[in-house]
Amino acid sequence: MDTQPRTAELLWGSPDRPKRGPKPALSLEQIVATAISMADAEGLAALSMQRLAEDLGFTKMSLYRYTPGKAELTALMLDAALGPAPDLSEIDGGWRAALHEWALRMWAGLRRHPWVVDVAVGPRVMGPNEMAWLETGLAALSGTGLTGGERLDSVVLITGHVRSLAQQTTAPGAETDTPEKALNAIMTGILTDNAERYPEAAAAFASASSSSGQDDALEFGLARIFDGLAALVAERAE
Amino acid sequence: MDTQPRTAELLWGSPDRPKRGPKPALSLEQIVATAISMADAEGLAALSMQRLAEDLGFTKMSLYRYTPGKAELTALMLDAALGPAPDLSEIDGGWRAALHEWALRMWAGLRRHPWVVDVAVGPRVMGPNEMAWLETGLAALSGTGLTGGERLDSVVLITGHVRSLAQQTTAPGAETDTPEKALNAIMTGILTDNAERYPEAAAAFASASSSSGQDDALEFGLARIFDGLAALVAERAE
DNA sequence: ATGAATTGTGTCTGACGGACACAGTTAAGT
DNA sequence: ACTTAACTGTGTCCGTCAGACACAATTCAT
Repeated sequence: MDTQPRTAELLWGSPDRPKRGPKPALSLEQIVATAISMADAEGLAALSMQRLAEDLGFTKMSLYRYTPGKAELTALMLDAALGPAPDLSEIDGGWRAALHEWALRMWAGLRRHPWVVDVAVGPRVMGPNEMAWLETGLAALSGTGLTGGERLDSVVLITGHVRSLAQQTTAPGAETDTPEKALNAIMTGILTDNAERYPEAAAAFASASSSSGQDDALEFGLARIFDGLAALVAERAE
Repeated sequence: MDTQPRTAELLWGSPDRPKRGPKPALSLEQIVATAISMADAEGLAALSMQRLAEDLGFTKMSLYRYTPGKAELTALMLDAALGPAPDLSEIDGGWRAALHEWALRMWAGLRRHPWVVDVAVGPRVMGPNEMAWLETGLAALSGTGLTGGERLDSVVLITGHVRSLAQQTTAPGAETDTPEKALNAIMTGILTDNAERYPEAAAAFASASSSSGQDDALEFGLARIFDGLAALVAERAE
């Protein structure tokens, strides 16, 4: 497809308006903002160029005057939805507290824009905001004795946990009338039918359904990751 | 959509063949196997009912005699591609070695079927194989003093890391002629242009591009997670 | 032998991303 | 002032997608 150079230009290039020709009635920022709110409201699958154009009061093909294609548009949506990276300079408690706050902010953002997880996938051109998030995460680890590669791997590990959890808990299915209620009923039915084959899973499900749930999983994973990182930092400090 | 009951029936139900009518020329297993190899070869996006049917030498609509829709087919593909869970009973070294092997096996499977990560998303009906993988992972932690919820969160944490890394490294883009070569050139160009805004990121990229890469990230994350889990296990053992 | 159930097929629909030509608008160059 | 080139928005068209539906052919139970 070779969509990467155009995406990089849109994300990082300067918006030099041409001089001749009629003034554009739309703006790329406006299109991206409308697309984001539409994806937030109805999911990424419901976002089509046709419906987006109708929402803006224009025809579908007019959008292609602003973006070369849908792929580039979603790349812009991603970076805009991420928003500016948080400022962690005021956080006391060293790298651990800073990265904890960083992870929670990212989690909040992914809850606000669930489709981001589906878009921020695979090798891609990072935008200014995504790069700033990465920068902030890496900077939080600058005081430790970790190498550059280790710091990068650490940030990847944390984002992977946050994003993976967001992907599992906020994926489509929230629009159906009985989203996880019916699913839970089906799964417990299956597990009781096959309790002898999956004793551990049945027990874990039974004990987990009584306790709270997903926020616990987020904090649990972060605590384990930070504990493991702390051990490595302590080892490097010797 | 209400696709969950049908999916559960296909995944867990017994294949009772009706008695009257012509014998089916195809089988669901055959369709699923062909779909898997096609998704392996050309990616999930290239898998359409039309092309799948052509590969099988039948018309598109004939497939709908075997599966109610594409969603149910992908659910079957997922469980079939996961394959049987590994046997960890022979692994020496306690829960840590067992879970390490478990994670590596999962990693290998995701490398073989990269599209699995895109399918195994969100709340869904788990199939027998997926359930067996979960069961095996939970069983590896049975010796520790962790609660059921903690064991579940631990397995979720590990799978999240493995899957997240697989999603980032094996996503589409492998089909283009200059997959990550061009991307890397673009990103380094951007980073050198904005080195003052992202000093940590620029340094980390520079030092990371010289070292090996993704397999390191996998082992790095696993080591940190296991270290963190070991601390919790030790705490519970007191 | 007859009728019901089941399979594979052909045709059709609505939605999708996107190519392309065209008319209208604006500013630069003469 | 006038021409001309560049740019914007629109309408039309294409190929592909998942799926609905009716129909003919096949097979078994009665």
